[in-house]
Amino acid sequence: MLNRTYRDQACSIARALEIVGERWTLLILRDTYRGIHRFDDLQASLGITRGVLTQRLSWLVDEGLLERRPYQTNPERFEYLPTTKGRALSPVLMHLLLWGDRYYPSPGGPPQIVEHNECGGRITPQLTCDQCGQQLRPSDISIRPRTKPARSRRAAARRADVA
Amino acid sequence: MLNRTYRDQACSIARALEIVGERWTLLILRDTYRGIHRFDDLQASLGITRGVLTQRLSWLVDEGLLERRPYQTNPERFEYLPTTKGRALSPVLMHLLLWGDRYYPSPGGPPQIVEHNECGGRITPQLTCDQCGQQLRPSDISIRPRTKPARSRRAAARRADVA
DNA sequence: ACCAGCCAGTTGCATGATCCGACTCACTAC
DNA sequence: GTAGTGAGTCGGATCATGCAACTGGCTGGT
Repeated sequence: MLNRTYRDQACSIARALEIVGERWTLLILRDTYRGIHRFDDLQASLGITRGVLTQRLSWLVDEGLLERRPYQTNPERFEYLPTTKGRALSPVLMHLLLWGDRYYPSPGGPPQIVEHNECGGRITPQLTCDQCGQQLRPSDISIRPRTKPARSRRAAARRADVA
Repeated sequence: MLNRTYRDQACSIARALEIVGERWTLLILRDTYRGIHRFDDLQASLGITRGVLTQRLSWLVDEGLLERRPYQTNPERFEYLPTTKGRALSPVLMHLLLWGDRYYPSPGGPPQIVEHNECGGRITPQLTCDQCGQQLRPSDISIRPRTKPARSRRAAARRADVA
């Protein structure tokens, strides 16, 4: 399963990627968001191998991203539903979708749209500073090791060994 | 390289995942955001195989996410810098980081923080509706095929070519 | 001149993951 | 009893990855 643990990396991104950085995980989640919950439907929709799908599903259930729930007995049949933890990844999907639309546009416009349920408005991902409220571009931001409360940006640049 | 093309999936998420859904891509990008730009530094920081790193870097350069730039001649040596397109993925990283912090917390609190360069404020990625300006939670949002407003599960399963 | 070291790779083999397609098994509907 | 459905399992071939050693320019020290 290539269950790689990015050893030595005390980084939440790395930990998140142990799950998400797997080719099928996000696609499976996407489908469960869209209402595809059953084994054969997922298999057909994704074009994934049955064996790999079995593995991924049970792994995602173990990790608490999906819930495996019987929807009938005799014979027992199951469906897979995203949990809160699983749904918490949807912003990641949104950003990916918007990024894909921007840099790999489909000929006839985006085949899917992301919209606000209530008013039907489109959504654009924004980064906003919690403190000053400014709208930020990616370059206005840095990821820093937390070691010190210091706000010296130079120190952050100088050091990466803690990360 | 596992350069899988999720055939039949006219979906921006799938297209984005052809790049991002690869175990190392996002970690490499993260490091370039943090100021790690050189081959050996990346290799040491990531624990990735040299061969795989070579492959990934040149692929990311081909895809326009990184720029390969000589920083000296004699001997020629190169560094890898994120392009605008590459930086545009940083919100994805932010979300992953926050998701990792929330569901796989480190014992002593998050080892890294995301902050605004200018004022040092923390950043929480948000999804905002372009139309009504409301802050949205994952459940306020849906991803819809653009063609038709509704589809039964069976129809969706039957057809992935629209998706 | 010689050796050590740095940097950015390349090469080769063993291992492990993935794909493909066929098979199972329980049950239902005709 | 024959066909169909849903959720898997199994086996062989292929592909990607990990590991570790090697190359090849160049610098700097002695």
